[in-house]
Amino acid sequence: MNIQKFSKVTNVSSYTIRYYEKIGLLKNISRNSSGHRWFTEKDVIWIEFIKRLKDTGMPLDNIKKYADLRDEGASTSELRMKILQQHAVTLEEKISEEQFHLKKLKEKIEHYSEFIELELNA
Amino acid sequence: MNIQKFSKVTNVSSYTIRYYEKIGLLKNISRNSSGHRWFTEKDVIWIEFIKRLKDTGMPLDNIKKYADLRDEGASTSELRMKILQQHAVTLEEKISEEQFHLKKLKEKIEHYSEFIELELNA
DNA sequence: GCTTGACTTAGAGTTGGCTCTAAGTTGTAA
DNA sequence: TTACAACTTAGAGCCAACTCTAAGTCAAGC
Repeated sequence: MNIQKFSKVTNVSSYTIRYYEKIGLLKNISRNSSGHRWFTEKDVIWIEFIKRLKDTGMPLDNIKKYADLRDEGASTSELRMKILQQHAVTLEEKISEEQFHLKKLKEKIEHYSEFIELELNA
Repeated sequence: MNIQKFSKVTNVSSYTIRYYEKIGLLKNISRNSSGHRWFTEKDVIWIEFIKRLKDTGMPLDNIKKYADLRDEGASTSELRMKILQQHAVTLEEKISEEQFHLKKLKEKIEHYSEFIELELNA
């Protein structure tokens, strides 16, 4: 598929797609006879994974390190697994921190609603 | 307390503290006789709340809106409560999205470990 | 009374992650 | 055979959120 279709399918702007290729997150993207990028299903799967890492707070330069290892082949799979394991731990910590924040927010909302009750009855 | 102490207590750099005052997140910070900022326990509580909103993904200009309402007094408390309620909903959605991402990450890690097992037995 | 160090300000610089522009090429359709 | 739309590139611009610099003020200790 061309960049426009790939952009629609992945919900990533064509600017961002080219940018990701430029910084080395997308590698070995094939070209058609006109020199235009030609994306495959594998590219879709890969960019969806990039989005998952990004959406869980991994900075692009760390994702780049993972991408570089992936490009080196199967010999790096144990190392890549370790990176993901570490990231999963970080993410679990982040989630439980957010759950704590949520609890505190709800307590504050409760205080507000009690205060507003009091105001109405004053 | 002076800015240095406040920075240590809140774990926010003095640059950031002055920046937050400049953009209107911190208001009515008092000054000592030398014209230096003098922070109180109330300022600590307030900046901790700013951090909570920020750490749960609220942009600073939204936090500013909340700060402006807070400065207007009790008449805006219902509106502020609604902002927090909306933010809590957004946060709940974010958390469940992250939990989904985490599940997918763990599946991928599982695939890696199966692959590595196979390699060892090859 | 002078040095030192922590503060003050306005405004410039940095970082991460895009987002856009300008100039050029290519394939298709009128 | 030229007009057009969609692509290409390098590099500039933008936005959020800081982070730092330069120049100046002030209180305390020597």
